[in-house]
Amino acid sequence: MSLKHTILGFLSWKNMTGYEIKKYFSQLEFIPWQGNNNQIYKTLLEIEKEEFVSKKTVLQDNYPPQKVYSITLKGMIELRNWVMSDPELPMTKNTFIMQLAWAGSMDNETIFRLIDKYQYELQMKVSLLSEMLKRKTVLPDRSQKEAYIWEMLWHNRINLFQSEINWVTQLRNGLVNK
Amino acid sequence: MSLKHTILGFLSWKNMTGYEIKKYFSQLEFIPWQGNNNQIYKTLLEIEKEEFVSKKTVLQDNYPPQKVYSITLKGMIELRNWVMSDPELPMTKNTFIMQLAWAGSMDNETIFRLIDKYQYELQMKVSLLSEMLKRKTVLPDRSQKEAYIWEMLWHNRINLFQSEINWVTQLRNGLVNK
DNA sequence: GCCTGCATGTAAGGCGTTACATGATTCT
DNA sequence: AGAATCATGTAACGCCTTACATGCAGGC
Repeated sequence: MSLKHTILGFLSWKNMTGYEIKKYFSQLEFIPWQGNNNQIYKTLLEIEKEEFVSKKTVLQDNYPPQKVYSITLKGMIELRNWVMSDPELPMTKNTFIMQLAWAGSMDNETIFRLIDKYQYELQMKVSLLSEMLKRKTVLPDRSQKEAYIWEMLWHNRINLFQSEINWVTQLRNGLVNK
Repeated sequence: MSLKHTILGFLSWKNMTGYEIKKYFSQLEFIPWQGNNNQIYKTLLEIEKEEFVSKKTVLQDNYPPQKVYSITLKGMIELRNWVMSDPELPMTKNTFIMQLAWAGSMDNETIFRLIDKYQYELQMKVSLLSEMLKRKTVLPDRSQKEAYIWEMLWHNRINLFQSEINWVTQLRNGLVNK
């Protein structure tokens, strides 16, 4: 589980409440978790117990009290070790290709309808991601290097969907005379 | 959950035992489930209850009895409907890019070590997948069209990892002067 | 003697999701 | 009047994984 380390990452950037972390999770496409309440608040309690973070309760008027978390030295070391640990290969769950796997006995018209829908969705996603990158809503840029890396994280997503579009185009062309 | 439909897909190809289905799951890289006992045998019971499949117990000497499943007409219709249903976008879980996200404050030597390891693993994967495609161990090819589609399924995986390699190469080059 | 293949299943637990719960304020 | 924002949390459930369990046959 590296959800824990992703949260530590955000807290290494700046102090935050669970609510704020949750917002980042939903805004950043490349995070593989949705960042729902259960995940965030449970994990925060857990890493507090492990002494990777500490919290301060801040009272506000007109709004409910906040629990502001900050990373400890122990947490920084944990994060650093994880960042440098051996990377895993990405895992993809693509149900479309499982649909395709059993579409071989259908007529081309039906298959093309399926393919075109998929391609359209992919195209929409690429447009959306490109928009998000342009706006550069959220990115830690404590240094030129970090800003560059975060830009590349967005490009990673875009490239991935773009290469899927290329593949599906090739697939479609190949099917024409089959 | 489309694990169910993936199993139905295999049974639309030919009659099989749970054990055999399990083998296909582990051999086919593009299936997003591992196909462990719990998944397969539980799902088989479930789709039997739904009357998508029927089973026959076949006794063998020297080996334990087999439960051979075959798809029903109801199951074929269910499969067909699923195949033609609106496709979802692929979901990717890439922990490497989360590691990268918090690597911005490290020196390039450290980052390059991480990147190079990732790139190496990706390269290994591409080689392995290419080998598997060459050998064409498993593929239903009831028609020219189906054989083409299944070849393209392998290419989908290969392309995906290849485009990740391209991205990571670009990333590395961009980091040199940062 | 030990591992692998054949063949079926169960148990336990982790991870992730949706939905529920509260309660004030501010925007439409 | 109703929805959204701020802010925290809990409950229930489903999916998926690892590990456990059995037992015979054949190869090294």
